[in-house]
Amino acid sequence: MPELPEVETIRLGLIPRILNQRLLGAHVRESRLRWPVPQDLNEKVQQHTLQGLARRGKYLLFDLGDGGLIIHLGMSGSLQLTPCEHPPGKHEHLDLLLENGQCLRFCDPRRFGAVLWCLEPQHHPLLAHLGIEPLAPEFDGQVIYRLSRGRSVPIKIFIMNARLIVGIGNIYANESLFLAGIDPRLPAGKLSRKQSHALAHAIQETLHRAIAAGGSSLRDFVNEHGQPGYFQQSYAVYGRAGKPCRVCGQPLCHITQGARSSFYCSGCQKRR
DNA sequence: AGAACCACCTGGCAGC
DNA sequence: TGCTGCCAGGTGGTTC
Repeated sequence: MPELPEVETIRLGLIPRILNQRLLGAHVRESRLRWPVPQDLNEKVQQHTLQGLARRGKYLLFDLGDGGLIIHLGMSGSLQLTPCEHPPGKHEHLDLLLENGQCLRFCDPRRFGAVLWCLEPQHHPLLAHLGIEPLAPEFDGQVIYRLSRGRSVPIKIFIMNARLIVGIGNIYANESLFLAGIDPRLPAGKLSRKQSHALAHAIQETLHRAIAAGGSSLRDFVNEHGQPGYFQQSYAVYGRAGKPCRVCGQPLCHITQGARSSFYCSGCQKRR
C-alpha cells in the first residue's frame, strides 16, 4: 500500500512532469471511490493550470490556482503519466487530461482511494485534524514524549494515529519500532525520554531510507513511470514471522494489534 | 477525551 | 483445476 514514502516519491516524480501544464479536462470512468468523485469534475478542472503539488500526510494536493484536487491513493492506488490514447485498464478509474497529450491516470483496484475537488484544499475538513509531519524539522523525541503522556494505547497504535502523527502505516510502524528497539505493545505513556528520541530518529530514518530507495511497500505499487519500487526487499521484521531476526537470530514474533499484524523481535525490542 | 471497533473493497492465496 | 472463503490494510465514523 502506498505509505508516506511512496506518496512523496510520486509527488517528487510528478512535479517536473506536470507543473505548469494546463488541464483540458477530466475523464471519469468509475466515480465510486471511497467518496464519490464529483460529477462535474471535468468542468471543475477544465482550463486550470497545475501550479503546485503538495503533500499532507498521504494526501496529494494539486494546486490549480482557483481551487484544487485532493487525491488519496488508499491501499492500492497509483498514478501514472500515460498517452491519452492508451486504452485504460479495468481499475484505471479516471484520467486528468494534460495539454501535452498525456494524461495523469488514477488506478485503484480496491477503490479505497479518493479524488476530490475543493476550493481551498489546504483547509479541507479531511486535513483539518491531521497531526505532525514526521519528516518536518520540528518532529523529534520531545514531540513524541509530550504527545504520548497519559496514553495507555500500545506505542504501535499510537504512532499510527494520524491525528497525532501522519503518514506512518503498518509496515513502517513495525520497521521503525524494530529500529528503535521498542516493543510494539509498550503503552505509549510509558515511553521514556530516551526511547522517545530513539523512536523519532528511527521513524525519520526508516522513511528517508524508503524515499531514497524509490519508496515502495506493496507488490503492485508502481511509481509515475510504471516501475515497481524495491524497498520491500529490505524489511527487517514486516512479514517475517518465525524467520530469524537479522540482528540476534531469534525467531520473529507475530501478534495482532488493533486488527493489524505486528511483527517484532522479543530479543531486540524491549518493553521498558 | 480516549479507546475499541466497524465499514469500505478486491486481489491473492490457502485449503479443500 | 476450480471453487470457497479468508486476509490485508488506511482512514473516517460510531460506540462505549
